[in-house]
Amino acid sequence: MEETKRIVTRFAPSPTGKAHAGSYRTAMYAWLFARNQGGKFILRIEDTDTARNSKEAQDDIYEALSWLGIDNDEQYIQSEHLVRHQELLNKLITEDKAYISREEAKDGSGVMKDIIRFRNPNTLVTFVDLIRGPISIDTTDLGDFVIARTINEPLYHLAVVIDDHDERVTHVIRAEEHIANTPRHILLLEAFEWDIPAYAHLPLVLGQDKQKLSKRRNALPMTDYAKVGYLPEAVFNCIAMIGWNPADPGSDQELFTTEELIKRFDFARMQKGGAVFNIEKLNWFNREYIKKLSMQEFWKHAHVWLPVWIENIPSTQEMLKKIEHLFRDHIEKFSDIATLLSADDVSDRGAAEFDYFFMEPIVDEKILVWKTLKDDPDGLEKTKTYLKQVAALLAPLTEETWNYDGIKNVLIEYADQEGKGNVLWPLRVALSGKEKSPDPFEMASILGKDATIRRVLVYI
RNA sequence: GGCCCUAUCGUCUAACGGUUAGGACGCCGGCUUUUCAAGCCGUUAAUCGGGGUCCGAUUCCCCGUAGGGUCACCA
Repeated sequence: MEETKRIVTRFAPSPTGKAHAGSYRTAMYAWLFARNQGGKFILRIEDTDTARNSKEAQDDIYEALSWLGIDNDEQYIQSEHLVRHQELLNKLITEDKAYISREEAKDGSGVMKDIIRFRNPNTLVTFVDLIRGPISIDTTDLGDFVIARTINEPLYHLAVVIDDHDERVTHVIRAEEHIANTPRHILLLEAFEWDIPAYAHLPLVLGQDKQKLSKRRNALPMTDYAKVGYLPEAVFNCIAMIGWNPADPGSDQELFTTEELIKRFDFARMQKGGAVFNIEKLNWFNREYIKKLSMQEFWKHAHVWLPVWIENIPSTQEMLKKIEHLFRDHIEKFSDIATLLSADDVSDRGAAEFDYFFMEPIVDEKILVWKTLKDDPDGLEKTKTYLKQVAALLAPLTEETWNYDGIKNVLIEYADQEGKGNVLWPLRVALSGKEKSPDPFEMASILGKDATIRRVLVYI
């Protein structure tokens, strides 16, 4: 009976620093492929480098994966397999496929120690990459490469091969930088007489500098995107499409749910060359996803970013609801809300764009006059006359008619008559205290009749 | 430098060997508008070079060139 082999993929990060978008795209593809195939996805923390591991980095990996919605079926910590690694290391030595070599330590201490080298058969290794096709590499250049620092300290090349085998990994999906390592792994696999898995080497995710994404040079940790209020669905969608196009041939679709990405996952439509990660595109994706959010979902994300002082202002919640659409228009990530409303420090109030919805604006006659009246010696007086008339026109409006269209209806004729800028600009400035703000009808309808008229009359 | 991989607008990409080489982001411009955004519309912009194969190459092959990756007792 032919048993159908269940697909098994894995993501095997080393916890030596907070991982970036490039690492997580690898995780996405391995996960997407496993889910697409009804297979298994394994998370394995590769912590053989005890000197560089950190608990913080490991937690960061769990956090990012969970945020992105990448769940796993099995989880391993590589260092817990040490006994198994030692056992197989000894087997290789016993079979003379590896040997102990007494050499001076590379750390500069001058100490002599026993390291384990693999007896390289110096063959030409060929494997078929799922993305690139056949790749052949002469392993002679590799020499007798080191597979363990000491008998008790196996190195990556040994550990990864053993763990992948023991965990029944069928598809090794990793970044292009590992192409050069694959011959070593295949040599080891052959020494153990184990099956060779399928390999897919992903094109690199590049920084603006066209170099491989690097945590210390050109990339942010993935968890930073979570921290500043990007939506995980947007990030997933965006990152997954760096180097892969899930759209139907001829289709221009760019927005895909994770379920769609699973359904469409295919190595055949993967790019071979590296691709630059573009934050502008991510921002666009995020805005698109913000647009789709329900009111409840929007505020669930947004409320985290509301400054402390805002809680103390009466009817704040009501006002926030009223200007929700303005937030949606102005932000590309949720932390931008904090900027729009100014920082936590009360002394910053007035500096931020949306402050005028929550406090009286700064009165400033210098910016009150529209540009065409700037040179008119009577410009300010005329402007005040317009404002007085605006207040008079608004006075009769009732609670029912105090809305965008109602306000516009009573003012627009007058504004047209006197010059739109002459009338509408000072009204908007009176309401906002700023040179930039939403339009005057919008402002007035949000602020309400009392506040609107009060703010206008301040100037008269 | 050796080995390996790759090559379409600035960026991400589309185009069973036959298209005016398409879309998105960004940029720029216009509309709208009192302003700034948003929105709508539009413009600019690419097949690295040279040889083949073919009636016909972005597409297949070769050679250059360029870029990237890797050459650890890291992963």
